[in-house]
Amino acid sequence: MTKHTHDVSDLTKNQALVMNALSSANGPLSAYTILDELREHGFRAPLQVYRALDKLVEFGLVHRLESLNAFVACRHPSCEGESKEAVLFTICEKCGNVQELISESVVKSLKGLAEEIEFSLKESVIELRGICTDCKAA
Amino acid sequence: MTKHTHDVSDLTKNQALVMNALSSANGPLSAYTILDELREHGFRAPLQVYRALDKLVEFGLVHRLESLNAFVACRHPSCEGESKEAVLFTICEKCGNVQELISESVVKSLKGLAEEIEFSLKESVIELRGICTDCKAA
DNA sequence: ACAAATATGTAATAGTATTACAATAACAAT
DNA sequence: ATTGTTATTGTAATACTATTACATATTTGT
Repeated sequence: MTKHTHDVSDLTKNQALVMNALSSANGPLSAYTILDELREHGFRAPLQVYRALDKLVEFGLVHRLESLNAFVACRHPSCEGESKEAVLFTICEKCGNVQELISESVVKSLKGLAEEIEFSLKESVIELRGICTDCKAA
Repeated sequence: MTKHTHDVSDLTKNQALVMNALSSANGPLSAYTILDELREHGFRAPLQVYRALDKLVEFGLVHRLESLNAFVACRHPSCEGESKEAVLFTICEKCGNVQELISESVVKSLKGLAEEIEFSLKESVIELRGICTDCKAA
C-alpha cells in the first residue's frame, strides 16, 4: 500500500463490491446480509466478505458496530487516518437508525481520561443506545 | 422483583453460579467459557448461562463487553441503577486486561451531546482499546 | 391449596467469524 | 520476459456466539 488514503479506484474487485453494498444501504448490514446480496455477483463464502470488510475497516471506509455485529459505510469523508479514537454512533433501539458523529468534547474528555490513567488509546468503541428524535416524536 | 438492588442472596441458583464464576475470574469470560466451568455444577446447555447473564446484566451486577463478546463482574458497587450511561472500559490489546471506570467528564460530554442532537440516551457502550500502563512499561 | 409468575432443563437451530489449504493475479527487480 | 514476492481470491470445513421452541419444575402471592 503506497498511499495512505483510499478511494473506490484503489479497491480490489471484492472490496469494491462490498463497499458498494454498504454505501447503497441506508443502514448497517451484517456480513451475511452482504454475502447474500453479493451472491449474484459471484460471492459464495463468508470469507470473501470478511476479508473485504477487514480491509475496508482498516482503510477507514467502513465502521464496525460492535453492539450490532454489523457494518456501515463511513459518512465522514475524513475518517481515514487518526479518527478511530473519535468516531461515535447513536443507535435508535426503536427504528434501528444509526447516526455517525464526531464530538470534539467527547474526544477531548476521552483523551484526557486516557492520559490521566496512562492508557495508550488506539481506538474507541462508542455506541450510544437510545431513542432518536423521530421516534420520540412519533 | 420487589427490590431494586441485588446482592448474592437475591440470586437464583444458576445466577449465583454464573456470578461466582465471573467474580472469581480475573478478567472477562465468554458465555461458553462459563458454561465449561460450570459443567461440574450441572450446567449442560448455553441457555442456562445466557439466561443467568441476562438477569445479571439487567441487575447491573455484570457488564457485557461488546467488542469482546464477553462478560465481566461489575467492580463498581454502585453500578446498579442509572449508570448504564456512564460505565466505560479500557481493554488492553496486548495483555487483555480490562479496567472498569466511570469518568464524570466523559459522562457529561456524552449527555451534552445527546441533548444537543435530541437523542434520548438509554445506555452507552464505551470500550477504549489500546495498551495499558504495564504493557507500555514492558 | 391454587393460580400466576418465574426459573430451569434440553434439544435443535440460527447467526457470526476464523482456520487451513489451494490457486490466481499483480507487481517489482533483475 | 522471466522470476521471485506479495496481495488477492476461491473453497471447504470448522469454531464460536446466541436464540427459538417446548417441556417441566419451583417460587410467590392470594
